[in-house]
Amino acid sequence: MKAQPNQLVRLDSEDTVVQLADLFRLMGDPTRLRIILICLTEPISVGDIAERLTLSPSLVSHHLRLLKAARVLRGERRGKQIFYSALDDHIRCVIDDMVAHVGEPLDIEGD
Amino acid sequence: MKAQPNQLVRLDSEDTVVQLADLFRLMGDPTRLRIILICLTEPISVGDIAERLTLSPSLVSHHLRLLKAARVLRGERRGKQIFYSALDDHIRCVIDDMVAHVGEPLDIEGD
DNA sequence: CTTACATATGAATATATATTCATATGTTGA
DNA sequence: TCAACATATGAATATATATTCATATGTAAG
Repeated sequence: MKAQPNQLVRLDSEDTVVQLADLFRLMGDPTRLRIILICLTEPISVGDIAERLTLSPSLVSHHLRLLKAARVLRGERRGKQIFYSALDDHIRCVIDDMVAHVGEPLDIEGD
Repeated sequence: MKAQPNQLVRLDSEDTVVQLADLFRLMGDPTRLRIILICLTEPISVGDIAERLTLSPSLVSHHLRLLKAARVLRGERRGKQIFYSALDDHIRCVIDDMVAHVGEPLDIEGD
Protein backbone atom coordinates (compact mmCIF):
# COMPACT_ATOMS: atom_id res chain seq x y z
CA MET A 1 0.00 0.00 0.00
CA LYS A 2 1.44 3.30 -1.10
CA ALA A 3 1.20 6.36 1.13
CA GLN A 4 -1.32 8.97 0.07
CA PRO A 5 -0.31 12.63 -0.24
CA ASN A 6 -1.22 14.42 2.95
CA GLN A 7 -2.49 17.98 2.85
CA LEU A 8 -1.80 18.54 6.53
CA VAL A 9 1.90 17.72 6.42
CA ARG A 10 3.89 20.42 4.62
CA LEU A 11 7.31 19.22 3.55
CA ASP A 12 8.62 22.76 3.28
CA SER A 13 7.62 23.54 6.86
CA GLU A 14 10.42 23.97 9.35
CA ASP A 15 8.58 21.97 11.99
CA THR A 16 7.84 19.10 9.64
CA VAL A 17 11.45 18.78 8.60
CA VAL A 18 12.57 18.65 12.22
CA GLN A 19 9.86 16.14 13.02
CA LEU A 20 10.92 13.91 10.13
CA ALA A 21 14.58 14.24 11.03
CA ASP A 22 13.81 13.22 14.60
CA LEU A 23 12.25 10.00 13.33
CA PHE A 24 15.07 9.25 10.94
CA ARG A 25 17.61 9.93 13.68
CA LEU A 26 15.87 7.40 15.89
CA MET A 27 16.16 4.81 13.14
CA GLY A 28 19.76 5.80 12.56
CA ASP A 29 21.15 3.88 15.50
CA PRO A 30 21.83 0.21 14.67
CA THR A 31 20.78 -1.02 18.10
CA ARG A 32 17.54 0.92 17.97
CA LEU A 33 16.88 -0.16 14.39
CA ARG A 34 17.29 -3.80 15.44
CA ILE A 35 14.80 -3.22 18.22
CA ILE A 36 12.35 -1.74 15.74
CA LEU A 37 12.81 -4.64 13.34
CA ILE A 38 12.12 -7.18 16.06
CA CYS A 39 8.96 -5.35 17.10
CA LEU A 40 7.68 -5.23 13.52
CA THR A 41 7.20 -8.99 13.45
CA GLU A 42 5.11 -9.43 16.56
CA PRO A 43 4.59 -7.91 19.99
CA ILE A 44 7.58 -8.81 22.15
CA SER A 45 8.51 -8.12 25.76
CA VAL A 46 11.40 -5.95 26.88
CA GLY A 47 13.21 -8.92 28.36
CA ASP A 48 12.86 -10.98 25.19
CA ILE A 49 14.16 -8.12 23.07
CA ALA A 50 17.15 -7.83 25.38
CA GLU A 51 17.80 -11.56 25.22
CA ARG A 52 17.46 -11.88 21.46
CA LEU A 53 19.77 -8.92 20.85
CA THR A 54 22.05 -9.67 23.83
CA LEU A 55 21.54 -6.23 25.27
CA SER A 56 20.91 -5.15 28.85
CA PRO A 57 17.22 -4.70 29.71
CA SER A 58 18.12 -1.22 30.85
CA LEU A 59 19.51 -0.22 27.48
CA VAL A 60 16.53 -1.70 25.68
CA SER A 61 14.20 0.19 27.95
CA HIS A 62 15.98 3.47 27.28
CA HIS A 63 15.59 2.97 23.56
CA LEU A 64 11.99 1.84 23.87
CA ARG A 65 11.13 4.99 25.75
CA LEU A 66 12.37 7.10 22.83
CA LEU A 67 10.62 4.95 20.24
CA LYS A 68 7.39 5.07 22.16
CA ALA A 69 7.58 8.84 22.59
CA ALA A 70 8.10 9.20 18.85
CA ARG A 71 5.08 6.99 18.22
CA VAL A 72 7.12 4.42 16.36
CA LEU A 73 6.28 1.68 18.83
CA ARG A 74 3.58 1.20 21.39
CA GLY A 75 3.70 -0.77 24.61
CA GLU A 76 0.95 -2.92 26.05
CA ARG A 77 1.19 -4.43 29.50
CA ARG A 78 0.37 -8.10 29.96
CA GLY A 79 0.90 -9.01 33.57
CA LYS A 80 4.43 -8.25 34.65
CA GLN A 81 5.69 -7.83 31.15
CA ILE A 82 5.17 -5.09 28.61
CA PHE A 83 4.91 -6.08 24.96
CA TYR A 84 6.06 -3.64 22.33
CA SER A 85 4.90 -3.58 18.73
CA ALA A 86 4.73 -1.22 15.76
CA LEU A 87 2.18 1.55 16.12
CA ASP A 88 1.33 1.51 12.43
CA ASP A 89 2.63 0.08 9.16
CA HIS A 90 4.41 3.16 7.86
CA ILE A 91 7.72 2.40 9.49
CA ARG A 92 7.74 -0.96 7.77
CA CYS A 93 7.23 0.83 4.44
CA VAL A 94 10.01 3.27 5.23
CA ILE A 95 12.39 0.40 5.91
CA ASP A 96 11.29 -1.53 2.81
CA ASP A 97 11.98 1.51 0.64
CA MET A 98 15.37 1.96 2.21
CA VAL A 99 16.17 -1.70 1.63
CA ALA A 100 15.30 -1.12 -2.01
CA HIS A 101 17.70 1.81 -2.06
CA VAL A 102 20.49 -0.27 -0.58
CA GLY A 103 19.75 -3.04 -3.07
CA GLU A 104 19.94 -0.68 -6.03
CA PRO A 105 22.73 -1.81 -8.41
CA LEU A 106 25.65 0.60 -8.70
CA ASP A 107 25.89 2.53 -11.97
CA ILE A 108 28.89 2.30 -14.27
CA GLU A 109 30.38 5.63 -13.32
CA GLY A 110 30.81 4.89 -9.63
CA ASP A 111 31.36 8.01 -7.50
CA MET B 1 5.70 2.70 -7.24
CA LYS B 2 6.12 0.31 -4.36
CA ALA B 3 9.48 -1.26 -3.66
CA GLN B 4 9.85 -4.90 -4.64
CA PRO B 5 11.18 -7.45 -2.14
CA ASN B 6 14.88 -7.92 -2.69
CA GLN B 7 16.43 -11.35 -2.31
CA LEU B 8 19.95 -9.95 -2.04
CA VAL B 9 19.29 -7.68 0.94
CA ARG B 10 18.80 -9.66 4.12
CA LEU B 11 17.10 -7.67 6.84
CA ASP B 12 18.38 -9.96 9.54
CA SER B 13 21.98 -9.51 8.44
CA GLU B 14 24.21 -7.51 10.73
CA ASP B 15 25.78 -5.63 7.82
CA THR B 16 22.43 -4.73 6.29
CA VAL B 17 21.14 -3.30 9.54
CA VAL B 18 24.24 -1.15 9.94
CA GLN B 19 23.99 -0.06 6.32
CA LEU B 20 20.34 0.93 6.76
CA ALA B 21 21.06 2.69 10.03
CA ASP B 22 23.84 4.69 8.35
CA LEU B 23 21.37 5.96 5.78
CA PHE B 24 18.71 6.80 8.35
CA ARG B 25 21.30 8.57 10.47
CA LEU B 26 22.25 10.71 7.50
CA MET B 27 18.62 11.72 7.08
CA GLY B 28 18.33 12.31 10.81
CA ASP B 29 19.98 15.69 10.79
CA PRO B 30 17.57 18.53 9.93
CA THR B 31 20.15 20.47 7.95
CA ARG B 32 21.09 17.44 5.92
CA LEU B 33 17.46 16.47 5.40
CA ARG B 34 16.74 19.95 4.07
CA ILE B 35 19.63 19.57 1.66
CA ILE B 36 18.24 16.24 0.50
CA LEU B 37 14.77 17.72 0.03
CA ILE B 38 16.10 20.55 -2.11
CA CYS B 39 18.05 18.14 -4.28
CA LEU B 40 14.99 15.95 -4.83
CA THR B 41 13.27 18.64 -6.86
CA GLU B 42 15.97 19.37 -9.39
CA PRO B 43 19.75 19.42 -9.72
CA ILE B 44 21.10 22.38 -7.79
CA SER B 45 24.55 23.80 -7.21
CA VAL B 46 26.34 23.87 -3.87
CA GLY B 47 26.22 27.65 -3.74
CA ASP B 48 22.50 27.76 -4.46
CA ILE B 49 21.80 25.20 -1.75
CA ALA B 50 23.80 27.29 0.69
CA GLU B 51 21.95 30.43 -0.31
CA ARG B 52 18.47 28.94 -0.17
CA LEU B 53 19.11 27.40 3.23
CA THR B 54 21.28 30.28 4.50
CA LEU B 55 24.15 27.97 5.30
CA SER B 56 27.86 28.36 4.67
CA PRO B 57 29.05 26.71 1.43
CA SER B 58 31.59 24.88 3.55
CA LEU B 59 28.93 23.28 5.72
CA VAL B 60 26.85 22.34 2.71
CA SER B 61 29.88 20.77 1.10
CA HIS B 62 30.63 18.71 4.18
CA HIS B 63 27.10 17.34 4.19
CA LEU B 64 27.11 16.74 0.45
CA ARG B 65 30.26 14.68 0.75
CA LEU B 66 28.52 12.34 3.20
CA LEU B 67 25.35 12.14 1.13
CA LYS B 68 27.32 11.42 -2.01
CA ALA B 69 29.39 8.74 -0.28
CA ALA B 70 26.18 7.10 0.91
CA ARG B 71 24.82 7.20 -2.65
CA VAL B 72 21.87 9.33 -1.63
CA LEU B 73 22.90 12.16 -3.95
CA ARG B 74 25.14 12.41 -6.95
CA GLY B 75 27.13 15.39 -8.17
CA GLU B 76 27.62 16.48 -11.77
CA ARG B 77 30.02 19.22 -12.72
CA ARG B 78 28.83 21.94 -15.09
CA GLY B 79 31.60 24.42 -15.56
CA LYS B 80 32.70 25.85 -12.26
CA GLN B 81 29.66 24.60 -10.42
CA ILE B 82 28.67 21.14 -9.32
CA PHE B 83 24.98 20.25 -9.41
CA TYR B 84 23.66 17.73 -6.95
CA SER B 85 20.56 15.62 -7.41
CA ALA B 86 18.97 12.43 -6.08
CA LEU B 87 20.70 9.26 -7.24
CA ASP B 88 17.43 7.35 -7.45
CA ASP B 89 13.78 7.66 -6.38
CA HIS B 90 13.91 5.47 -3.28
CA ILE B 91 14.82 8.26 -0.90
CA ARG B 92 11.77 10.16 -2.06
CA CYS B 93 9.64 7.10 -1.25
CA VAL B 94 11.25 6.78 2.15
CA ILE B 95 10.43 10.38 2.93
CA ASP B 96 6.88 10.09 1.61
CA ASP B 97 6.26 7.09 3.84
CA MET B 98 7.65 8.92 6.84
CA VAL B 99 5.44 11.90 6.07
CA ALA B 100 2.50 9.51 6.09
CA HIS B 101 3.61 8.27 9.49
CA VAL B 102 3.81 11.79 10.85
CA GLY B 103 0.40 12.57 9.41
CA GLU B 104 -1.19 9.54 11.04
CA PRO B 105 -3.97 10.64 13.40
CA LEU B 106 -3.34 10.00 17.07
CA ASP B 107 -5.39 7.20 18.63
CA ILE B 108 -7.72 7.79 21.55
CA GLU B 109 -5.48 6.24 24.17
CA GLY B 110 -2.50 8.50 23.57
CA ASP B 111 0.63 7.50 25.49
C1' DC C 1 50.05 32.74 -15.93
C1' DT C 2 46.90 35.30 -12.97
C1' DT C 3 42.74 36.51 -11.10
C1' DA C 4 38.30 35.39 -9.54
C1' DC C 5 35.00 32.20 -8.44
C1' DA C 6 33.15 27.54 -6.77
C1' DT C 7 33.77 23.74 -4.15
C1' DA C 8 36.37 20.71 -1.06
C1' DT C 9 39.16 19.55 2.88
C1' DG C 10 41.34 19.36 7.59
C1' DA C 11 41.63 20.67 12.26
C1' DA C 12 39.40 22.32 16.29
C1' DT C 13 35.44 22.48 19.26
C1' DA C 14 31.07 22.45 21.24
C1' DT C 15 27.16 19.67 21.59
C1' DA C 16 24.51 15.46 21.33
C1' DT C 17 23.89 10.85 22.59
C1' DA C 18 24.60 5.66 23.34
C1' DT C 19 25.84 2.89 27.01
C1' DT C 20 26.60 1.52 31.80
C1' DC C 21 25.57 1.23 36.57
C1' DA C 22 22.84 1.89 40.53
C1' DT C 23 18.39 2.46 42.00
C1' DA C 24 13.40 3.03 41.73
C1' DT C 25 8.78 1.74 40.34
C1' DG C 26 5.32 -1.49 39.30
C1' DT C 27 3.25 -6.30 39.20
C1' DT C 28 2.18 -10.98 40.65
C1' DG C 29 1.80 -14.62 43.84
C1' DA C 30 2.67 -16.56 48.68
C1' DT D 1 3.15 -7.47 53.70
C1' DC D 2 6.93 -9.69 51.65
C1' DA D 3 9.71 -11.66 48.00
C1' DA D 4 10.76 -12.21 43.19
C1' DC D 5 10.52 -10.61 38.82
C1' DA D 6 10.02 -7.04 34.94
C1' DT D 7 10.62 -2.64 33.49
C1' DA D 8 11.85 2.22 34.07
C1' DT D 9 14.70 6.05 35.43
C1' DG D 10 18.65 9.19 36.61
C1' DA D 11 23.40 10.27 36.70
C1' DA D 12 27.86 9.70 34.80
C1' DT D 13 30.81 9.05 30.90
C1' DA D 14 32.83 7.97 26.67
C1' DT D 15 32.12 8.54 21.94
C1' DA D 16 30.17 10.59 17.83
C1' DT D 17 29.28 14.46 15.13
C1' DA D 18 27.57 19.17 13.43
C1' DT D 19 29.53 23.45 12.78
C1' DT D 20 33.12 26.90 12.12
C1' DC D 21 37.32 28.72 10.35
C1' DA D 22 41.32 28.63 7.62
C1' DT D 23 43.18 26.81 3.69
C1' DA D 24 43.48 24.01 -0.49
C1' DT D 25 41.95 22.38 -4.96
C1' DG D 26 39.77 22.93 -9.25
C1' DT D 27 37.76 25.65 -13.17
C1' DA D 28 36.94 29.38 -16.48
C1' DA D 29 38.03 33.82 -18.43
C1' DG D 30 41.17 37.68 -19.37
